[in-house]
Amino acid sequence: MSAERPAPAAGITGSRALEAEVTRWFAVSARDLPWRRPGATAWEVLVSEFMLQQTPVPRVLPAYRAWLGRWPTARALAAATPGDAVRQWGALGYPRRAIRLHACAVIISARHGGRVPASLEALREMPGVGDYTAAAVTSFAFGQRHAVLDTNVRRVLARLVGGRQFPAGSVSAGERALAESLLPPAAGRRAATWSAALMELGALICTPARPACDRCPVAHRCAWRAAGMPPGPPPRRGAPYQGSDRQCRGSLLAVLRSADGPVAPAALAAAWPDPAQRDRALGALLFDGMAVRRDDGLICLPGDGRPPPPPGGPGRPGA
DNA sequence: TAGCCGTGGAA
DNA sequence: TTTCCAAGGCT
Repeated sequence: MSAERPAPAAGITGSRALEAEVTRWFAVSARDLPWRRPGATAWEVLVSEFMLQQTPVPRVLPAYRAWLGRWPTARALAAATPGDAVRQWGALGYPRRAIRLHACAVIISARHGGRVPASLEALREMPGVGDYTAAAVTSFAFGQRHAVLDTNVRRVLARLVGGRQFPAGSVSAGERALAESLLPPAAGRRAATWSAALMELGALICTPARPACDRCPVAHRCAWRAAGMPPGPPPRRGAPYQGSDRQCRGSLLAVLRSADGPVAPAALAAAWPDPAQRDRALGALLFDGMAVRRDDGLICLPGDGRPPPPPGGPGRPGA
C-alpha cells in the first residue's frame, strides 16, 4: 500500500498524530478568550457557554465582561431577580437563556453550596444545560474527559472522517462513538484541550462555507477533501424572521427591558402594530415566564416590583 | 424529531 | 437587498 487513505470511522489510525497536529495548531492559532484562561472559574465557564449558545464570540465578549463584573459568582446572580438578568442580557438574543442562567444560579446556590457542580448528571439537570453545555463545563472547567459535540466539532468530524460536507440534523450514536474514540487519554487536560482545539478548528478554518483548507493542519487527512469535496445537502433553513411572532416577541421584550418598571399595555401597542399578533406574542411571553401581568394590568419583567430573594434564601420554602 | 426560540454582522 | 449564520436547548 502506498499513500494512506482516510481511516474508517471506528478506530481511526494515527489518533495520536492527529491530536498532535491539531493541538499544535491550536497552541499557535487559538484566540485569546477570557473563559479559556487558566484562572477562569467554573461559573465563568458556565456563563460563557450560555452566552455562546447560538451567539457569535465577538458579540458575547462585552456582554460576558459586563455580566461577570456585576455578578462574579452564582450566589451573586441568585440574589438578583430574573428581570435583572433579562435586562443585563440586553440584546444578546434568546433572552430565555438569561432566565435559565438565573435559575441555574439559584439551584447552584441552594443545592450545591454556591459551586458549579462538576458532574455531567448534576449539570444536565439544570435548565438550559443540554448535552453540549454539560460536556463543555465538565471538560473546560474541571478537566474531565467527555466528548464535546458542538456544531463545529460535528462539522470537522463529518468532513475529516466522514467525508461529508455537513453532519446530519442531530447527533447520532455513531457520531458520539467516533468523538469518544478520538478522545485523548484522561491524563491532565489533554481531552479538554483536544475538544477546544477541534472547536476552534471548526470556527476558524473548517467553516461551513469556504473552508480555509490551505491553512488546515489536517487537510492531508481529510476524507471530504480526498473525495473532492462533494457538496452535501445544505442544513435546513429556519422560518422567515421578518414579521414573525419571534420578531414581535423580541420587540415587546425590548420595551420591557428598557423600562425601569411596569409598562402599560399602550406602550407595548406602540412597539408592534398588529394587535392580534401582539396579543399572541405577549401571551407567549407571559406563558413562558419572560413577563408578568400584575393585578393592575401593567406588564413587567419577572421580579420587578418585588424585593429580590434574600441571599441563600431562594429554593427554601415559605417564611 | 422537526420546529421554535432573538439578534445583528457579514457575504 | 436578501440570505446566511453563530460554542444549543426544549418540546
